[in-house]
Amino acid sequence: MRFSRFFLPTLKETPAEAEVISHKLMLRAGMIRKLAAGIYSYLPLGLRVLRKVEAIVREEMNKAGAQEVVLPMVQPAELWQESGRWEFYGKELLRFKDRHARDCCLGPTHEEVITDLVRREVRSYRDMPLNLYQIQTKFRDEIRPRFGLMRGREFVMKDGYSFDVDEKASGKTYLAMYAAYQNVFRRLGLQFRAVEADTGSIGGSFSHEFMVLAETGEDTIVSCTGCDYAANIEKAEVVWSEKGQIKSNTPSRPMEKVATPGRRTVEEVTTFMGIPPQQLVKTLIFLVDGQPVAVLVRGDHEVNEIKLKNLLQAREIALADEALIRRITGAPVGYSGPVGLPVKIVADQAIQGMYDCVAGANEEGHHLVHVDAGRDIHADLYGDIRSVTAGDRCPRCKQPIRLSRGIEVGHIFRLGTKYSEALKATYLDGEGQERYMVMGCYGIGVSRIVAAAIEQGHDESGIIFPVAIAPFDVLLLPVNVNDTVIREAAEDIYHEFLSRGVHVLLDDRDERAGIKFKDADLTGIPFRITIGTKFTKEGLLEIKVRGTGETLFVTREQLVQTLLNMHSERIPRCLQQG
RNA sequence: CGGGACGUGGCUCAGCCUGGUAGAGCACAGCGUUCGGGACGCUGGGGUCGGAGGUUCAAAUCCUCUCGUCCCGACCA
Repeated sequence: MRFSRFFLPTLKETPAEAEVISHKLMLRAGMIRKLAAGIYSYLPLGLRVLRKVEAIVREEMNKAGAQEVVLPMVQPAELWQESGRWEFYGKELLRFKDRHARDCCLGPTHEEVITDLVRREVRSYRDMPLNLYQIQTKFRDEIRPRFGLMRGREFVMKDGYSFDVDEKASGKTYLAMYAAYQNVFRRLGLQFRAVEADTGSIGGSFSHEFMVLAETGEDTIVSCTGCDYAANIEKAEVVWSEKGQIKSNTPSRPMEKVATPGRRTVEEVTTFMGIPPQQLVKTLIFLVDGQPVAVLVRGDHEVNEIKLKNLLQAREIALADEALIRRITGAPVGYSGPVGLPVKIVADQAIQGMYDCVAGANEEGHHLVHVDAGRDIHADLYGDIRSVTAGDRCPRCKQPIRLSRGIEVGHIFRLGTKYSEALKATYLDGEGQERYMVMGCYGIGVSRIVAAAIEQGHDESGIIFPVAIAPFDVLLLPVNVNDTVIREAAEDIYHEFLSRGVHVLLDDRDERAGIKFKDADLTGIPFRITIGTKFTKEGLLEIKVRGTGETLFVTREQLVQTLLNMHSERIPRCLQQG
């Protein structure tokens, strides 16, 4: 490709709308442009990267025995009503009516459609295992799209679905997909980690997320320093033991109400009373499927809403608003306490055995002291409802854990028979028995990977693409196209690369060298070959590696061999074929 | 949806508080010089100041409504 003819509008300045690095750089490097909130056009450079990611995903899926299909993006409401998700999925599902006033939606995911397809075609255990996938634009009407491609409303996703005869076979498929995902992310050249995850609205019994490690990630990952346990914080289990609890063998003193005027937060109250936060019972009022519930955690802990939701098997939970809190507790926010509350009380396991602690008195400006959990707190339910903190231990091996940030780029689920039961997807087994198919589903955020790769690979000057997904392998940079020697050498090299199948971008623009160098750095092409005075005077070409900054000078004759020797996945393969 | 910020040539922003003939830099077009890290000079084109309504002799500026965008929270590949 010739730069002079390439639609690559780079920007010197960052548009005001971009906040995170990948978004800024994708706009500046002319990869994407925004049409509306969370909706972007891919320009040629961005599309080339997207296509390379897709190609790797496709190859690995095919290798793992999955077959590619393309399912409709517009879907009838009936299917979603059948699965129950027409109600459940919420406003993220973009709904509309066609000209006949039939309810439709844009596909945010395709469990319904694929299950419908398979239930019509597959009747026998002989037709399984069956594993189908597609790479397609999805639409989810996110409440708050953000960070450019990181959380768009429209995004490219690989979604795959497997159908097996039983749990055992499904587990095998799951493992095969797990391995395929490892291969995908390894080949993409990303630093990543597979973690145990919550299953969210997709449902099912078991799942792993694939996280690209990056500070800007929206997810927190808990990983063990001793073993290979890793989980999303939404899911990570808390190891609880009686040890380390504040306990005493002496009987409690009676509860007592003390004035704590104006002290509402944990910090304010504990500082005021001169106690550690572990000695406070934090009481939060939640609205669980419309019912108020008091949720207790220790002062130094945070409620994990996902765990709470799962424990209560609730559809929807949210913190209560000020008015409701006042109605239930009789006090403003900051003075809620478990003693005498007329609602269901759910407590974290760490609350058990808390002794001589402090809690809100359900009265403005007052707290209770000498509260003994066993005597004074009558929880309806104890469970693991808090998030792991940095001080916790690994639930597997009890070694210290570590918290880090990640971007979720893949998610695999074991669905069991959730959808096959809802949609009556059955087959006949060897004994002629009708059985439900056992499903799995497997997603990869293709467009998000592009953003994640940039989050992980960039410097002050611009993008540093992994070789595997770079839009071009090589950038040829003739410093001055008005110099005949330089221009002809560039054309010569350009044509050799083209004939060898190397993806090469020739910056044949009649621009100053500085502009070309800046664009070269910005667009992140792994290898830059500069043809300048060093060539006209000494016959030397400069190879610069974008990622490492390493530069070396070679003759025209040495060029191909040198690139061949340089460590990269793609370049050698192309060059060798030539 | 709750909280915050912001909409002024293609981009980055000033002007608004204190109403009085729309500005700068970059980008773009032409000419000249320059030519290995976002050059310089001269000339030129381009904005009904997001939109609607109001106040006023007069609105980018003040008021009301509205649309859009971004950030923080609930959602998720």
